[in-house]
Amino acid sequence: MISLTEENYLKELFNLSSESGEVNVNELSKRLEIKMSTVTSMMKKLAEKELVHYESYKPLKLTEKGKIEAGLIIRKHRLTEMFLVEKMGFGWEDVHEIAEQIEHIQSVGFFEKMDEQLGYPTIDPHGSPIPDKNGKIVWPTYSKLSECKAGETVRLSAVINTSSEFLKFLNVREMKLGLKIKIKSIEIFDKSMEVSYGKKPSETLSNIVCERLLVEKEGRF
Amino acid sequence: MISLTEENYLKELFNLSSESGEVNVNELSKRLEIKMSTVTSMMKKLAEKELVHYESYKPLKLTEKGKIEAGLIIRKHRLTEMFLVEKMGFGWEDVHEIAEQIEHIQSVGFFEKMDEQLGYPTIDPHGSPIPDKNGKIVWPTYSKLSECKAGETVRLSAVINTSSEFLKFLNVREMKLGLKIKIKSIEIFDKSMEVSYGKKPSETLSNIVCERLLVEKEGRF
DNA sequence: ATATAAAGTTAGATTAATCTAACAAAAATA
DNA sequence: TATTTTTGTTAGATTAATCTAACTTTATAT
Ligand SMILES: [Mn+2]
Ligand SMILES: [Mn+2]
Ligand SMILES: [Mn+2]
Ligand SMILES: [Mn+2]
Repeated sequence: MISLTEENYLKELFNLSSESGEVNVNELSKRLEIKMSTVTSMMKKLAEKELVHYESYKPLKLTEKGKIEAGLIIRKHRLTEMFLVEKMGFGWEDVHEIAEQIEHIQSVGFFEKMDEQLGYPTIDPHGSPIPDKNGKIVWPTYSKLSECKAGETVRLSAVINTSSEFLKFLNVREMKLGLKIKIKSIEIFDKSMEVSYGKKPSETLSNIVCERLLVEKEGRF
Repeated sequence: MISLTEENYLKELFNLSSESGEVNVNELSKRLEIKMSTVTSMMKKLAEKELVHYESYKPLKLTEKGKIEAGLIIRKHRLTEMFLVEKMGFGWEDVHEIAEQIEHIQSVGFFEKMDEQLGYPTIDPHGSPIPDKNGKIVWPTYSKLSECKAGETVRLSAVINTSSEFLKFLNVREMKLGLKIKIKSIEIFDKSMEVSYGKKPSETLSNIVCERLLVEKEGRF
C-alpha cells in the first residue's frame, strides 16, 4: 500500500521533524536529494493518503497515521542495524546503507525473528531508540557532551551524526557507546574539550565532535 | 545498473531454462504473471543490455553475461534462504518469499557475511545448489524418486517444488533432507510407492509427490 | 518600502514498467 | 490443405516517480 519511495519520504520527514521541529519542502528536498517540485507532488499524494497534512507554503507535518507508519519503518531500520552489528559482526559504521534497503522488506515474521533473537532491544547501535511495535518512540533524556561542564564525568550514550566518516573517527579514538568520559577542561576560545577515557589520559575533542556526542551524567540515581 | 524488475526476469529465465531447456515468451509470461506483450518489450531491453539473445518468434536464451548475472542473483536468493533457516530459525516452507525480496539487496558485504557465517554452504535448504561467486552452478546428479525401483534404498537430497504447501505436506510426514527412504513396492496402476523411512514402517506416496523428490542412491561410493 | 533572494508551485516532458486491443506468425487440428 | 488455436508482436494508453523551466509567494536586505 505504501511504496518504497513513499516510505523513504515518510521516514525522512519523521527524522527531520525530530531534529528541527518544523520541516519545509526545501529541507526535505535537500535531505532526499530530490528536487522541490517532486517533493511537492509527493506531499500532495501523501496528503491524499492521509499520511501528511499539506497546505501550500506551510511547513510539512505528518498526521498521526503518518507518524505511526514512519515509526514502523524506523523500527525496521534500527532493528536491522542492531541485527547486523550483534548477529552478523558488522561495525557500526557499515550498517546504515544496508538497513536503508532492508527496512523496506515486507515480512512481519522477518523483523519479529530479528527482534526475538536480539532479545527485544530498545536502542540501536548508534544509541537511537527503537520504536515499539506500534511505531511509538521515546527519546531518553540525553545531553550533548558540548553542553556539559568541566569536572563532570559522563557516559557516552548515543551519536547524532551516523555518517561512516564520523563513526570511523570515533573508532580510531577507541570511543564507543557506554564509554565513561571525564571532562578535564574546556577551552573558552573554541569550546574544545580536554577529556580522559578508557586508557587515554588526555585527548582533545573539537566542539564539532562534542556537539555530536550524546551523554548521560553519571550518578543520576 | 540492472533493476530489481530486470533481475526478476533474468532469474526466472535462468530457472526455466534449467527446468525445461527451451523457454518461450508464453512460459516466462505465465511464470512471472506478466502479460506477454510486456515480456516481449523487456526481452528487447535485456537484449540491448546484452543479457539475452532475442529474435522474434525464437526461443529465449540468456547470453553468457546474462547467465552469470542470473547465477549471482540466485546465489543471493539461496544464501538468504540458508541464512534464514540456519541462523534465524525459520522453517524451509517460510523462507522463499523473504528471499525473493532480499535477493535484490545491493551490498557485497552483506552476502559475504552470510556466506562466511554459514561456512560457505553449497546447497540451500531445499537441496538446490548455491552458485559460486562467479555465478556458476553445478547440479549434483540426483534422480527423481519416481524413477527408482522397488527394493532400492535412497537418500532424500532435494525437493523440486518449493511451494509452501508441498513443504508443509512433507513436514507433516516428517520428511526432510538427508532422510533415508526404502522403497518397499510400486503400484503399477498409479505409480504410487509404498515406502518406509525414519519411524514410519509404511507410508504411501503418490506419483505426484515422488516426481518432486530428488534422491541419491545409497552406497554409490 | 522596494528590490532581491529564497522557497514553493505548476505545467509539461521523460523514463520504467505495466496493461489492453489489434494484428501477425507459427503450430495444431480437421 | 484449410481452418482454428496458440503464441508472439506492435501500437497506444496508463501510472509512478522523476526532471526542467516558468511562474508565484514569502522572506531578507538595502
Ligand atoms: Mn541508520
Ligand atoms: Mn530506505
Ligand atoms: Mn526459493
Ligand atoms: Mn525477487
